[in-house]
Amino acid sequence: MATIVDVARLAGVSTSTVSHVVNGTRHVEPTTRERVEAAIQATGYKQDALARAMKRSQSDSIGLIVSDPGEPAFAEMVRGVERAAAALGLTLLLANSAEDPQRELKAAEVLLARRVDGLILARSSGSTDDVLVEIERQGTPLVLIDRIFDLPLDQVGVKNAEAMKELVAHLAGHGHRTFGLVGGDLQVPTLRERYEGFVTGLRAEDLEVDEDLVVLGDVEVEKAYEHTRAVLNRPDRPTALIASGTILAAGALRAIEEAGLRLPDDLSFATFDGFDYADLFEPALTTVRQPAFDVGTRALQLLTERIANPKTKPRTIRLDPRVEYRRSTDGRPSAPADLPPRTRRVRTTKK
Amino acid sequence: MATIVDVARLAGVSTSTVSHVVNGTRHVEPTTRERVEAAIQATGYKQDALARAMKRSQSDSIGLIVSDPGEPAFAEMVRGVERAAAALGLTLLLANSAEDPQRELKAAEVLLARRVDGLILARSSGSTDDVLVEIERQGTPLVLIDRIFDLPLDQVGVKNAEAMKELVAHLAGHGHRTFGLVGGDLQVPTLRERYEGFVTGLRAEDLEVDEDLVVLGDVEVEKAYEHTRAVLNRPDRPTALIASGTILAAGALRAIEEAGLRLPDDLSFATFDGFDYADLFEPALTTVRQPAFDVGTRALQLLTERIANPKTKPRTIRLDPRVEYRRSTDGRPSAPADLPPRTRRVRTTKK
DNA sequence: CTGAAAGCGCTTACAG
DNA sequence: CTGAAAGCGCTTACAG
Repeated sequence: MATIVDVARLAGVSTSTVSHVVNGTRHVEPTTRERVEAAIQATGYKQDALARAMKRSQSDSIGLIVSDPGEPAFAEMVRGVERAAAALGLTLLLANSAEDPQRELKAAEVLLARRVDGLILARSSGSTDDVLVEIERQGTPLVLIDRIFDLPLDQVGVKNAEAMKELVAHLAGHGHRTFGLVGGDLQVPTLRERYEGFVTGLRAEDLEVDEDLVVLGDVEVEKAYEHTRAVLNRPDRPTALIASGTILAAGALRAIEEAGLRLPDDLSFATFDGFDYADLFEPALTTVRQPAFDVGTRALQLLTERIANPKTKPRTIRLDPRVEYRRSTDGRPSAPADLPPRTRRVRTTKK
Repeated sequence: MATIVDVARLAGVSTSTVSHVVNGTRHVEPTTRERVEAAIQATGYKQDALARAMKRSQSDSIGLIVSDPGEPAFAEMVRGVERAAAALGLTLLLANSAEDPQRELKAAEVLLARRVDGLILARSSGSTDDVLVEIERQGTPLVLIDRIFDLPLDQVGVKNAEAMKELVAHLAGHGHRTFGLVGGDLQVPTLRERYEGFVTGLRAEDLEVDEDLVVLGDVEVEKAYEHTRAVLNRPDRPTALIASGTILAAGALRAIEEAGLRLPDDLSFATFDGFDYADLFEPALTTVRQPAFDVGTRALQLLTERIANPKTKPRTIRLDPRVEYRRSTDGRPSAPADLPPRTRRVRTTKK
């Protein structure tokens, strides 16, 4: 690999001049410049970004830690961050915490050791303050995404409670009075906010939450399936059911099918995040879609602003999710008594 | 930020000793070691990975360029690579070519400039040899994933042709004789291989490809929708239809619904890659699922092997996709004459 | 068992 | 308009 010294020697100039030609950082006589450029061609010289970063104490890279790039919403955030970063000439270092606080801390340390200019973090559910302390200690600019905390930090998320309230109001407008929720782990801020939106949404309709119809706990398909099944087997089962996330919805849908309930005739169903191509499901599922790509791009924007001006006051941005109404919530409430005898055979009718 | 010099001074030792304590690269007297460790604690010293990389000419990082992290299969490959890389203490630099050869080349240059120890690349469809030449010129180890070429390089993909043949044989076993394919862009090796598997699969059944029932071209939902619609409106329309990828399937499914065809009674349908939670579709879709996570981990394995031993002969690994049979291919062929009058209203029956 | 010193490939005041 | 030189924070032969 040719270095700047090789180029300088071949062109008969100093390394300063080569550096300035490469970076365009000061005027160079056209004839000199040409010699340098020829030498660069001849040697196949490429700037070493690492050496440059070290000298400048600026790496032109940013780190991104997500808790699960498997979920479509996170995949979209990653895309958003990558796109915005590439547009600014920033390289993206990606790490995955897999919802494990240990791996999260480790990932942060690795990225900090690489002297990223800034860090974007979707905290894992068990995340302790260790990570934040470590990042703070190094003075590396940080933006939290998706899961928003009551902390003086830059954060980008969505209006979870508001979207859930809207969903509840919509369903109540269809006459529903008995609501179920597959809510997941309330330690996770997004899920807690959705839960709170559920509660306030019901209150706004003069309804109370029936704890027996609310499924909480680990975000796992199996668990969601089992607990939802129990809820649907109750005599006072809900006529409207909402899932707070993709995985929870997957479990709930299995329980619904097994219970022999037709959507939307026997049960109205909606979910947050949902599935790619949710319109291809039968029936099409009403889904709260978050602008995940935008969350990513906005996060990078906040980050670069903070890098440029570390004194700015921390900002928390909440983007608007979009509620996509589809057939799964078209039904009116039906009393459990109306149910056909339990069977795994179900008929549905497409629009 | 404390440096190794600060630590050495505080501990009253040389920087050599600090370095060796930190990296465990030579014996250090316990008492000396303790002093050093105390100094590290006191100063909050963290090794600078960039400076270390520069000195060692090894960055402990690898670059990954994918053509579209939006597609579930690619997202899984990214996860696989990340997991395997983290396990080896390698940092992952991620770039997205967005199927654009220009961005692909640019991304490669950026990653090479950061002196990644190796590169994993899913080439974009219009990818020219420029990228490969550039990477070759820098002598950076490379592994191609997903899209496999006839080149002496390390590559990891799946057995596309074989899986397609199996699918065709399965459908032929159900009595189908008229096959349609939504095949996409044959410039893309994966899609070309699936097309070839389609052709040889039909030949094995003494059937010929009917060009009129094969939809080729850009991988876009709209295009796939329009062209599939035309195919389904033909009097000699296929009784079995296969899509070569997720996006193509999405378009095809819309055309199927619009044509008022019931799956699997009026038409058998299967797709490569397919959708997350494909079992929740109505009817559940027969899907060729590729082991995308494994493609990622194997690619990283090949890469580290080549980094360790650059002389090894290039290897191309083909993993086995799994054909997941579901209800969408349960039907027997029905003559177009059996069709109900065209209508957008369709009835389907769940299992 | 440990240290002095060279050097990885750059950038950038400083000087002319 | 350009160059000589210091220095970013490390690692690692070399020497003792």
